[in-house]
Amino acid sequence: MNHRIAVIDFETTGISPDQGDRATEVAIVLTEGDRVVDRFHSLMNAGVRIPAFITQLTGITNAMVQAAPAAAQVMRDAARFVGDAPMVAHNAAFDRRYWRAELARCGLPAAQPFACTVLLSRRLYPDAPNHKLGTLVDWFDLPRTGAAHRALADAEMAAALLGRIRHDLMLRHGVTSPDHALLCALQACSKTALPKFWQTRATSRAAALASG
DNA sequence: TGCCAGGCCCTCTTTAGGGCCTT
Repeated sequence: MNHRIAVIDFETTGISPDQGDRATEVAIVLTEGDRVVDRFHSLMNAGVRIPAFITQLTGITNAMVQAAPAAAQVMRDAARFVGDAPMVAHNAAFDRRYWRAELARCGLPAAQPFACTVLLSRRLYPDAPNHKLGTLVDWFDLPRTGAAHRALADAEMAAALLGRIRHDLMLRHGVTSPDHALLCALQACSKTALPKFWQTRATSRAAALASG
């Protein structure tokens, strides 16, 4: 049985929700094993202006978000879409902060554990030129599914990178179970980056493998 | 207009500092 994992990416007005920055777009790619089984994507109107350099970076304009659904509605839908699936993001510390901040504005909990493909790739691919998402996608010749710095394209690329990590862990460990390979990958994270949820799953899965 | 953060990792470290990564 494969775990469902929600790979998320936010586009935002800046880098710090504590300083008033808000999300402008969210995309979530739901994976099961090697397959993408569902997608969620929406621009969102948080009622704030987008700095010019952000528009230059992402292509997301004030007019685009003004025509989008209210941020609260989008986040309620996103939370319903994710459910209790564990989440993965490229530089998860960033997306986790926005996930928690935007859901908190709606009065909703954000209990999902997060794992980080930056931390994983730093451990697994020390020879990579750097660990930016676009660099790793090019380095591994993974497909670019759209414009970089748009939420859906970045979430799809992060999901593809996660698939590559899973693949490499399977080869390195000689284990045919995708679950086990993924758990090994997550264990490659530092202890502080490895949520309790995964430690529990890893322990039970390892015990099941050991018992044959 | 220009500025802002946080978590992780590495090392010339641990009583710290700097780089990376995200927008």
